[in-house]
Amino acid sequence: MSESSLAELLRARGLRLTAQRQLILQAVLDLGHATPEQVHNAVREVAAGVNITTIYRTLELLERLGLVTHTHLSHGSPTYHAAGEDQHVHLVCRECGAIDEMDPELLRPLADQLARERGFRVDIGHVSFFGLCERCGNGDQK
Amino acid sequence: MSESSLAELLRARGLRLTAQRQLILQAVLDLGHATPEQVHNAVREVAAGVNITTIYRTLELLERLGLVTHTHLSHGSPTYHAAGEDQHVHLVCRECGAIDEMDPELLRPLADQLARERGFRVDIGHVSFFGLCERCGNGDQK
DNA sequence: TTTTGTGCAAAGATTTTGCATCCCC
DNA sequence: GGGGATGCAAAATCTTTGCACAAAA
Repeated sequence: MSESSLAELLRARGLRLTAQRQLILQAVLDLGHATPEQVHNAVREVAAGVNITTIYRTLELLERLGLVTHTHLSHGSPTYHAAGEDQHVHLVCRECGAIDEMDPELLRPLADQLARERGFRVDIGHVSFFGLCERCGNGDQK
Repeated sequence: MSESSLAELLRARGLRLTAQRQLILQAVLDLGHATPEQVHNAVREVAAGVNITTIYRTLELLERLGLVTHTHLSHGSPTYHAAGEDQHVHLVCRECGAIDEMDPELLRPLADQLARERGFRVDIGHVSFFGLCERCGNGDQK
């Protein structure tokens, strides 16, 4: 689905399909969620010459095309992941950094309420919760 | 409450109360939520010589002391805000960058569910939702 | 006086930009 | 062939670190 839709989305805007763009999209799909640097490393295993600049520019493009989205997980760098069906909410452990996921539909009631009462339309595929995972949360009940 | 508790928390650890630390905490309390740079600007209005390095070091210290926490709002810089009573969830508009707030208690049912079913304890005072605010969301219903 | 804290400058890390060249269409 | 895309290098941010001096206790 994604490779062909990339070509179509690009063509529809007069943009070009390049090897780099295909590789970068594929890397994001494969990695699940990854920082620009992780994408770069993955892409370089296949095509050594690809520059980090191209990673940044292409991730931004793919996001504009709606193929990927990014989230900020606690620390510095943003992480990118495929947009679409497999959306998920990240559960990030403050202690150990583990990243779990949950179904965004659990947010639907709240999202609907916010849309109704405040006019704010939450992007429920772009949410992270911080806290303590099961392992790290034991002991210091609070 | 906070000024005196700062002194106590510092003394309890053998650390020192300085003018900079008081000013930086006060700035965070006043600003609501602010990036290190915004804190720096606020502090400099009172004490011109304070260095940005001290802002970073002190914000980290205040966070360890439990007086402030930080959140990552879409773009780059983290924003710091006072920990404790006045917790709030940020509603960040992807378009215009406006930051609104909502009561974290609205998250309570979901947080309880996650704790029960997955053992993940969400820090509900440390949540940001991204999306479109009322003004920016009009027109492109999707 | 002693030890922690701060300012300054420089180093790091990450991300962006300008420009010449490359190559998709 | 033409205009968008890439690589390279340099710039721009943002954050951290080392060290000498200042200041709290």
